[in-house]
Amino acid sequence: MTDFAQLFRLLLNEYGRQNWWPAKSAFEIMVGALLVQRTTWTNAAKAVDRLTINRLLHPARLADAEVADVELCIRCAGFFRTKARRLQSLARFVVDSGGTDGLAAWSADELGSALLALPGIGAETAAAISLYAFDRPAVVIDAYLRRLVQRLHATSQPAPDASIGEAVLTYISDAQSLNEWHALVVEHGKRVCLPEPRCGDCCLRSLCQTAGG
DNA sequence: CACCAGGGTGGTT
DNA sequence: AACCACCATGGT
Repeated sequence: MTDFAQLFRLLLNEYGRQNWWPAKSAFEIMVGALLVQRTTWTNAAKAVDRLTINRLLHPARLADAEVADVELCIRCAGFFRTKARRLQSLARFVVDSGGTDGLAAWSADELGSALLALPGIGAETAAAISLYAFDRPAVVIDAYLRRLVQRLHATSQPAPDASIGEAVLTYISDAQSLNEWHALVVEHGKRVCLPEPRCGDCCLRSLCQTAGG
């Protein structure tokens, strides 16, 4: 399996520290993680700004708001009708859990399971929230990481998420490092790994079996 | 105009 | 279990 520690060093050397997640509160990170699904961060950030301006970036106020008001704030983030309802489910969950301070006391397993049970929160979003909002050592497995692993191995079939997660944890296990690791994977992916691979001249070419192609 | 963006869900085979 | 359509706006 890939030496993710070496990958990590190469990416860090190329791009520097990313200092994710840009947010003022744990709740803002949770909201941002849901809004950024299948869209760009700039559009998700605009939606977060609108929620803030309209005093909705707060668990109880978001949970109790009119869904139409939420929809209006987040329209620019796409899938606004479904995301509005999912945001309110998330907000209700936070309120019922004693706020983000209450959630911070939960074990990593309890937190991850509860998040996964919420509508609109799958494995990736649950991991992102666990890692970036609550500093838990979760591996965020997204499209960038899947493609990165696939191209490094030059395999026709993608590796299962579970095996990717285990392999990453073997080399990168603490929350601080996993935080920086995922940010670097995204930054690298946005620049050279999507949609057409340009592995031939990227900073990972020494490890990439598809270099040049 | 086509295609893509830091997914998740429900239905079909 | 592996597909598939769908959700929807904004940028290139």
